[in-house]
Amino acid sequence: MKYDFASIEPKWQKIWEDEGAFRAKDFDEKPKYYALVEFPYPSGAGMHVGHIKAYSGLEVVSRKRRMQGYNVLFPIGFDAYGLPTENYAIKTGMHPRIVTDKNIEKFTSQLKRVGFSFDWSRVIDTTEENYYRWTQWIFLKMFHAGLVFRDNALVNYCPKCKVVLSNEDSQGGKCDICHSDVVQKSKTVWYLRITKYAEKLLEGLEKVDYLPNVKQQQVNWIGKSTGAFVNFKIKETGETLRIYTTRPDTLFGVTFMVIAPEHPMLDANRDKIGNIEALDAYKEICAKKTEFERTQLVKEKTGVKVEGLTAVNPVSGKEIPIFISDYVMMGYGTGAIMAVPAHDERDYAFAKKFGVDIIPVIKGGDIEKGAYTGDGEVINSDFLNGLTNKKDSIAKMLAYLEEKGVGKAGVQYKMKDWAFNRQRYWGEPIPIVHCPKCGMVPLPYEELPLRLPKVENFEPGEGGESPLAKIPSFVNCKCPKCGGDAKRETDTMPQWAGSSWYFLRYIDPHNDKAFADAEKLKYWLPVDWYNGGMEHVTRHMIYSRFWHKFLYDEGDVPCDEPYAKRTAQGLILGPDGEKMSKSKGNVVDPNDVVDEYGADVLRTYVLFMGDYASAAPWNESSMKGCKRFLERVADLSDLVGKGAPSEKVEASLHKTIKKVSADIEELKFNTAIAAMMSLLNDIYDAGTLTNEQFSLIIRLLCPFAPHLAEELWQSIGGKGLCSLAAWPEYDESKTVASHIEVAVQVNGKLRATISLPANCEKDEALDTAKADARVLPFIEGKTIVKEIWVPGKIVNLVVK
RNA sequence: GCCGGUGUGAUGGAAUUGGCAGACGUGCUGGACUCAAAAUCCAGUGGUAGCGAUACCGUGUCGGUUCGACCCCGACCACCGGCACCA
Repeated sequence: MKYDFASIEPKWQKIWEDEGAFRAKDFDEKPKYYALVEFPYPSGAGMHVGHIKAYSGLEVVSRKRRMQGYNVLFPIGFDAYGLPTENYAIKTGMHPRIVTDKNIEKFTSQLKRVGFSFDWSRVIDTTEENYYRWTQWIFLKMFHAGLVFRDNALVNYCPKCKVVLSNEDSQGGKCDICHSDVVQKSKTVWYLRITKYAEKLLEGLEKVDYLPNVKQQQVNWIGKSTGAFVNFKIKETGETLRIYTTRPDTLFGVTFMVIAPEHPMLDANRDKIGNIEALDAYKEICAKKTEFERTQLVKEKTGVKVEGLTAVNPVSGKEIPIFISDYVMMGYGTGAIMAVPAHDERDYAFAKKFGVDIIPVIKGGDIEKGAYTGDGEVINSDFLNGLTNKKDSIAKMLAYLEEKGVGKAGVQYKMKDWAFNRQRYWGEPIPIVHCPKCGMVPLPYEELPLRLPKVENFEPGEGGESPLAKIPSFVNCKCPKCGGDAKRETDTMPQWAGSSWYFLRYIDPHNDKAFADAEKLKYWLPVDWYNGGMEHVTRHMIYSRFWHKFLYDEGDVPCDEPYAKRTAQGLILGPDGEKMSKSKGNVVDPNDVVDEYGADVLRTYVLFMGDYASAAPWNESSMKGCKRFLERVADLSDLVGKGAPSEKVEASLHKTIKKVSADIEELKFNTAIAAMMSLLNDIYDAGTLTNEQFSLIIRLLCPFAPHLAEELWQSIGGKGLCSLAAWPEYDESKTVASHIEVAVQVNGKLRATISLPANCEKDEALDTAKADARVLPFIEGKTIVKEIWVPGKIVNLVVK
């Protein structure tokens, strides 16, 4: 058959769409399977081939599952709120709504051209009213549950985007959107209390099937540490200075305290502090430093002694000085530490610079040279002296602290509460009203959605004020509680809000009574397999697991973990081996590839180009191999019925079915396709193929190159759509050959391969091996000291 | 610094997890077809030596375990990803 992709691909895409071939059926009695891929942000540039690779993995899995008789939900949608669209709107004067609609249209047509088997009846758009009303609804639920709060705090602020960023969005001290340096700024902003779920998020990881590195990254991000909170008295005021430490066993070695420059104790005692001006000046310098500068100067410790306040060690009664330094962060622990310079590198560097005492309390180091962080016998520590096990000394110290009421065991997490706001236009409005009498008042649920008003000017105000603040008709409102004049919140939600629950909406996308019907949720959840990018494991994944766990606690979803399994694909790099980007001019447009090679070649190539989980550079000439492969499949029709059926082809076919079936489950598409190519080589060698064999091959190919498969299926008179035909079964007995090739080694070195019956016994194998002409020269005149026989694989003769 | 990962021909990558290293694809070389090119088909293609059968060497480096190591263990080197003054 001539392989005319340009005519067959649109033809089958239309038939699939007309017949609703890939619609998921709620409550169907077939077993359900929910496969999820990360929905795209519809940017103006359109999709690039990286998107195609990201979706092709579970596309193949979904198609295989359908053929295996599952009721498959494989949805797609658009995560359309976000800054790039808004920035584009500012530049061009086009409204973000119009820009978004255009981009979605473009993405949709690109996706359809590739022939993905998405359920197009369930498409969602996070910026649509009947979607974001439920985003707001969940926010209100969180508000009522006490998980939403406002706080004046040091926040990550991007001066270029004029927007407050969450911790997750400013990883590495760079703005996630424009990559400029993030600065610290004091501002009153919205937070979601994700830290309340830190332990649950950590525990939940134990029962899900995530890639090990995905799991590890989340564990690190949550960053649990166990230690103790200890109260130090301030001699002059009688106040308590509370610190967190992981090493309460070194309490006798504390020679000074360090508190964060922003620690509230300073302002509370301005009159008692002798050098408050110097402290203020230091604090100011720190605030101006970018995150980058703060971490660049790691070696050089800075700080100022707090004159007029002295801390008292609760176990030794010793009086010790207090310093402020920016190596202690207000955002972790209590913003104050006990410094043990003998056993902590940072404390040691600080002590050396400021001339503070260094008292060793664990044997093993040399305080002249540096801090000793290893284990050893406890010394200089009163009742702990002589203990050699860290666990024991920590336990003993904790017991003592508890008994005295000056400390107790505690847990800390690196994860911080989620700064949940953007001072921009293109996002979900936060459904809260500020009333002069009643304070913060949530909108009643019935008033949702709180619509995003139309505006002319999307520019954010100087100092990070939302564009919504400039619209009196939006801002001025009545208090839902007392009916008096009030003002609306003008911040919008961050980009990650809509994507935190989108997988739930696919289950019931048109429901206007609830975010999704409870029975439908019960039928479809959890997501059986979720695939996406590594860049989302510490943001989107954590956020959405948090929302889901909250909804579970509220009784709104039937399971506590949303994703049963999570994998990740690797990037497609440009032909130059660099990451694809517009500025480098190395982006490959899938439309161009479809035009020249067809969707089936594109699909096959993105899966064949390398290990699915690793990055691999685009290589057009390598793609030609996939084109040849599909052409050779199309040409198989010429061989059908020619000559006598070949036993070799039959064996090779059944082995291939087995391998392809197994490889798909492990995302090893490259070897699955290689196996099919190999099968083709065998068939062309044999020059013959039966009708039945051809039918199996077509179905085996279908998940990868469905258009060609449908065309061939039709040509052999297959019933219905190939996409819904039965997945090929292999016959185990046919995959086992009657005789096998066995390697013969002498002293571990390969000397020959011999052909043996498949069920050959040890004696027979050894005899055949020893008699082989290629083996004889290596054993003649020597003693065989050991004979190894690995059935079906190898003979190894050890000679002396 | 900490955590995770990777290292294999000219090249993208395979290797049933300790059992024939280099599957499959690309590229390259030679040949067929063609006036010619493209496409297609056939043969070859890790290195060294040899006309040859064959021999020796070969999975980042060095060492170890084993009848046998790309695979396991120890030390080191290089690169990639994540976190990072986290107390």
